[in-house]
Amino acid sequence: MSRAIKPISDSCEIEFIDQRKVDRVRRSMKSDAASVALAETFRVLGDATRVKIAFALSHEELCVCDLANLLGVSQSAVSHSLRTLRQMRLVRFRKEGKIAYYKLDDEHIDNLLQEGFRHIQDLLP
Amino acid sequence: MSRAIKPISDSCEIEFIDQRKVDRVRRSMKSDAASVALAETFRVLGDATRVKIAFALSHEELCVCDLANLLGVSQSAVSHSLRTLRQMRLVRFRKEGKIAYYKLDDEHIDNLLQEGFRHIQDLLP
DNA sequence: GACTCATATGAGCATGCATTCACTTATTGG
DNA sequence: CCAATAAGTGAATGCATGCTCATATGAGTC
Repeated sequence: MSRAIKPISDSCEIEFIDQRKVDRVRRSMKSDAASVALAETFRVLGDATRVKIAFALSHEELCVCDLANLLGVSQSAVSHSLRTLRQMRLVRFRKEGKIAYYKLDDEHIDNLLQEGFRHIQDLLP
Repeated sequence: MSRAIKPISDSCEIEFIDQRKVDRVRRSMKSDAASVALAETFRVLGDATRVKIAFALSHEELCVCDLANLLGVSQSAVSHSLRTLRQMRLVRFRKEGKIAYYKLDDEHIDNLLQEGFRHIQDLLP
C-alpha cells in the first residue's frame, strides 16, 4: 500500500496551465475588499424572506407591520431582516410617529432584483 | 409584574396599516417559487470565493487549476464552489481531456456582477 | 497495466445564520 | 401619567454551509 507521498503544494501541483491567461485575468480582478463587500450584499439577498421584502419595497414604501402581513411572517422576523438589509445599505427608512417606513436605498438594488428575476425566468420556462 | 397577557396574533396585531397598499403590492409580487429560486441564486453568489470565481469567469474561460492559483485557494475548495455554481446554473463547463474549462452560463450573471459592483462603488467612495 | 495529473466527491468539523421567544424602547391617545 | 401599539433587540436553538483531508474517478503517458 503506502501510496507514494504526494508532496502536495498549496493548491494544484506546481504549475499553472496557462500562466499568461491567469495574469491577464488577475489584472482585471477587483480588490479583495470589493469582492467581499459584494459577496455580503448578495448574501443578504440570499434569503427568500429578504428577497421578498426587497422586491416589495421596490414597488412601494411599506411599514414593518404591513410587510409582516404581506409576507405572512412575524413582525420580529421582518424587523431582524430589515436590520440586516439596513446594515448592508440595501434599504432606508424614515419614521413617522411609531411607524417606520422602509424603501430601497438606491436603484442598483432594484436593477439587481430585475436582472435576477430575468435569469430565473430563463431557467424555469 | 405579570404584564397583561398580550394575546399575540400571528404577526402584528390585528389590522393592516394600509390594506389597499398591501393588496396592490401583493398583486405585483412574484411567485413564492420564483422568490426562493432567486434567493438561492443570490445565496450562491453570497460568498467571496464564489463571487471571485464568477467574476474571473466573466473575463475568461478558465480551468479549475488556474482558478485555484488565481484566487490562492485549494483545488478542492474551488471544485466544491464550482459544483455549487454549476448546480444553480451560474456556470457551464466543457472538458478537454483531463482539463475542465468553466465559464459563466449566461449574460444575466455578468450583469448581476456588474450592477453589484456598481452598488458597492457607490458605498465605498 | 502502472503511474501521473486534473478534477470530483464524501465525511467531518467549526462557523454562521434565520427564526422564535421574551423583553425593551419609543410614541401617541385618553 | 398610563395604557396601547409599532418597532427593535438579545439569547437560544436548530439547521445550513464552507473548508479541509482523504480518497475516488478518469484521461493521458510510459
